[in-house]
Amino acid sequence: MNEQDARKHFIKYTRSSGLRVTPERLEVLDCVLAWEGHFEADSLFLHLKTHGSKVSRATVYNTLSLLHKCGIVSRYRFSEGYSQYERTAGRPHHDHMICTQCGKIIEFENRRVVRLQDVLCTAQKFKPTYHSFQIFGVCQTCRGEKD
Amino acid sequence: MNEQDARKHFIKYTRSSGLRVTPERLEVLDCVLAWEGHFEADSLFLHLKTHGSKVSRATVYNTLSLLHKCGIVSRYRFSEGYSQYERTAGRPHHDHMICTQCGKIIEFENRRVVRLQDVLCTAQKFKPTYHSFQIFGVCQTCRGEKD
DNA sequence: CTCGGTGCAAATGCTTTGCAATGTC
DNA sequence: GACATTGCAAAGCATTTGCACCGAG
Repeated sequence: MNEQDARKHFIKYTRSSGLRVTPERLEVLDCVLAWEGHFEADSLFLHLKTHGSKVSRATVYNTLSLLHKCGIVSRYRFSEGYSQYERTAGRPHHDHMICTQCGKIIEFENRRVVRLQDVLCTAQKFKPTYHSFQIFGVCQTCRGEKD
Repeated sequence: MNEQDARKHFIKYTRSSGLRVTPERLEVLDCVLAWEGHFEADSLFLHLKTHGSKVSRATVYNTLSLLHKCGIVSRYRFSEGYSQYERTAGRPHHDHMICTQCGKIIEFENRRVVRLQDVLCTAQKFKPTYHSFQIFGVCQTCRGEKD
């Protein structure tokens, strides 16, 4: 799903849910689609604010939740206290390694994870919707190793 | 690690960290070790309170954090807003499937998960400390299926 | 026109903290 | 005895909500 598709998908999803497509929601959507990497709700809000947008914090949270529901962003809870988001549209599925020293996030593709998930869920007669696989540890840089 | 070992380990860890072994901390520890399954900090606090303990909420949170640091309890964030804990001592490592309809938690052993983690981390030159693998979906009962 | 959306600020709910009294080491 | 810990209530923090005005459909 590219940026254009994501926009169309969002509009379609919103309308078909009996919700309204407002300029504020589109502002948030565009900001999300342009954002590389992970971000927090408040960073997005501040970015919009410092770029002249009048969108309120409440609307940012509301819209992120909507974007999450329609699959355009993923939501994570790597650390205590706050959520991190990332655009899903136009990117392959993946999971994360989080360095507990510097906070760096390494992404890894999850074909094998999905395969394992399928095996595990079949065994438990559980119908999976999505998963969250996070590996915490120390990255190469923080260990100060050459290789 | 059984219950006795856990107690010893906790006392040793606490002392060697320059912290003090207080009756309140031991009360929380004992309650945790006796608790089957997952629990929230506040449930533990209320349980202690209704059983005559004078331990405060602050101490419960403080001690759970300490128990987490020394590896006696695991801490999860399955849903928004609050943490869930479970005793680690004396139990095999495992991961979780969470039913998004009824909240039921299914545990599954994670030998394969650990193996996969090792392969992935080697590829990224990342030194894993621990992982969190959660599968969200719908359980058999909620799907209303016989098998 | 009708409702859902918006901004604002106040509220929420879990968790942490400040402080004076207490008790461990 | 020194100083970490305790209980209490108040503060913090990310997120949500109530309400009066606004505007999409």
